[in-house]
Amino acid sequence: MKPRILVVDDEPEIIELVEFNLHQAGYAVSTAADGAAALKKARAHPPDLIVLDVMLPEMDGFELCQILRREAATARTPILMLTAKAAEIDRVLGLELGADDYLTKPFSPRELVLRIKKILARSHAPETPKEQLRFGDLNIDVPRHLATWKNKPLELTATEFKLLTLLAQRSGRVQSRDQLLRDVWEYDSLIDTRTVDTHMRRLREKLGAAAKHLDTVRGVGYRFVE
Amino acid sequence: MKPRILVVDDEPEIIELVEFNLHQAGYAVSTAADGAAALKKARAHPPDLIVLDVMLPEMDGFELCQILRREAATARTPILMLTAKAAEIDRVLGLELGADDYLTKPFSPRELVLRIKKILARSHAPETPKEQLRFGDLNIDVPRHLATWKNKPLELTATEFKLLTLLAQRSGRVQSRDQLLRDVWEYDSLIDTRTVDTHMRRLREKLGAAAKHLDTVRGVGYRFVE
DNA sequence: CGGGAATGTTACAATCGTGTGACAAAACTT
DNA sequence: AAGTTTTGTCACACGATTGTAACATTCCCG
Repeated sequence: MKPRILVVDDEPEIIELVEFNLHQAGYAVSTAADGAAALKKARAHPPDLIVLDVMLPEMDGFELCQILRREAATARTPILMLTAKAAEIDRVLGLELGADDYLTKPFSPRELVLRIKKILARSHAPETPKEQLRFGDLNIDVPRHLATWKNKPLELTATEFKLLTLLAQRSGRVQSRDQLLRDVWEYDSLIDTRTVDTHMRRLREKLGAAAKHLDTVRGVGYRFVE
Repeated sequence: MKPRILVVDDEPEIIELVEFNLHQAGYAVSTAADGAAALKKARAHPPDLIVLDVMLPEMDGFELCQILRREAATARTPILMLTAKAAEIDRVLGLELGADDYLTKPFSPRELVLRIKKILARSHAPETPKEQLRFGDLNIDVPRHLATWKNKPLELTATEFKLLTLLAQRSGRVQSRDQLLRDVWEYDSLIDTRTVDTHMRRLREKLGAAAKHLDTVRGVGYRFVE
């Protein structure tokens, strides 16, 4: 059975070029010219992979990517982004968007096929977040909603706990304020990024000595260190 | 899937010779006898590589090369130039034209195939930015936003880190100041190109011995060497 | 060699990013 | 309904970072 690929782009020539080459390579291809159509198709019949142009009318590729990631049916569908600017790469591949690979336009159709093969080949290891996190004297029990320092419970509010958990689960990796806002406070919140700072401050205050785990990376965001 | 190669030359004997040898080597070949025909074919169905004679009737190879480089569909397609004069080499490979390699006539078909193989291998090298870059004692961890030299962390600012990462990811290839400004400083910032120099200096200072990886290419830009 | 252009260095002012404390709105609790 | 806790915003302070300009040096070409 052929793997099914959904191609989302608003330029007919690109669609045609990609469709032709993917067919040639043995994939079943469906297409969409804008975000809304893509969402509809993806929901109705989730494909095995999505090729997504960043530049789309109305809803852009970034937005669409985030929505797809949030929906159960497509949360794990590999996404290959087409982007014009190299500068966007960080965003595209980061946790914020979670695309699996990217190509900068203009790209060679051959290259595209190779990338797709590679993505489909590697089995997506389902990474389940841990329920119990230990870092020395700091312990976080996610289902119990309880964090302790030297076996003494820390009185954290809901937001603080979520923030700490998220950082700890992604231990080592820097999380931008935007990323944190999206993941801790739901995505559509119109909250100021400085709010994150305030919460980090409160968190640090309550953690006391354990605050050494919380690192500020100037110009980028925050990071949990072990 | 065979890589497709477009051969542009006005001499039928050469065309025939090249076509035969490339077929033999497992490539799909299409041909064009002049610039206009080549452009048409390249636009309609961009090949994976173009072999281009400098001497052509009407539109010469230089001109054609520039046009191909400007058009989205072919801007990244590798170009191998055939030239009669060794003196032209600088122009051919320079930034002005941006060909990927050249051969002086007369050339051996064997040599041609070897060059093509090499170019295609290079262009299909995974361009995906790695999350972890190692060059001897220098280590760059992108998601952690941490660069180390002999396992000791380097205290880089956000911009310095990005600059270093970008150069390292494009290791070996010269990056012009404009390019760096675009990619590190995001889009068309109104920043002076000399600013890049200053940042390179700061970066070198902080890198210490590791600064040997940062090469200045006079008149062009900077390059990361391994 | 010498002149000019490109790059390296240095210093400085402007800006930016973050921590901090205060405050009011919102959400719970009683 | 009053009180308490939680949460988001703001303004200020201060140091780190950054862009630029001015000067020094190096490189390339004849």
